[in-house]
Amino acid sequence: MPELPEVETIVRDLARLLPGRRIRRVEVLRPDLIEGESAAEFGAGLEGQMVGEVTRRAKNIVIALEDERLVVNLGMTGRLLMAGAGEVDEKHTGVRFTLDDGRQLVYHDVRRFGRLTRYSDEAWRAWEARLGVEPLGGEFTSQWLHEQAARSRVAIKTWLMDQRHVVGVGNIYASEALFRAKLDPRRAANTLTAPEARRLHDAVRAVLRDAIEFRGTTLLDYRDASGERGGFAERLKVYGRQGEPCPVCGTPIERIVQGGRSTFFCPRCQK
DNA sequence: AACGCGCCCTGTCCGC
DNA sequence: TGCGGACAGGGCGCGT
Repeated sequence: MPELPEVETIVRDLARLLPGRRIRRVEVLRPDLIEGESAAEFGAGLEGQMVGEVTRRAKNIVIALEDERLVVNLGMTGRLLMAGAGEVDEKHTGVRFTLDDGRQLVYHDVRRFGRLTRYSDEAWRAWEARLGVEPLGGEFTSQWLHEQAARSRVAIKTWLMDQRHVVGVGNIYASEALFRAKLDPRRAANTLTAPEARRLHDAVRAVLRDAIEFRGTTLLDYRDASGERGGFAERLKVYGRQGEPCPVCGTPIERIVQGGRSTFFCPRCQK
């Protein structure tokens, strides 16, 4: 569910609420969500620790602790909620953190594709190094995009979603960015010209920034830390809109499958 | 090495 | 009303 804008929205909210708080108690109700250690070790390792900065790397929520990090990946249906914020179906509560002020932070996940992992600083650096560049950061330039895409023959939509290249772009925003850039999602990555790479670069940043401004896209499951839905779904131009007229030219939007995932595009506007 | 595919899991919706 | 199949925002591991 959550791509960069959704994770960024949650992180910004939690960054105002968590730093300085101490974790008093950890209850793991779904041990399969914990990566790399037992639920008991996970809980014991976290209890008593003070929370530092809350940041985002790719689609991960990174919660700094005293000498390590708690990294939360939401998978498809994960939510990280301040308890009391909206009803939560207790059946799918995976982990409950009780803080020293009595408030609770709840990890909730219907499909349980999400993962919670404790990392030492060194382990985190090593893991994080395998991720690609941040699309809203300075390393992501149109020239970089052109050069890197030139090394791959996969479809540009599939290339965009590969987190080893650029992080944070998932199935929704890949379709949306390619529509804004007027590029056919089936084009091989290495066929992009420099002007096309620039259009795609600008489109990726624009769509992510717009989506952050509207607090992300809720199709079904996504909620922010307060349990609220994002506001960007109605502003999607092509995602989920097969058969509807292209907002630019009126041609019906098409749906195809690439790498097992749905892609939506305008067959007339996107070349 | 790069690439495509199946799988992890639960829920919902659609056609028969 | 029930049932099977397709599909859903992610990411990993496998085989080729």
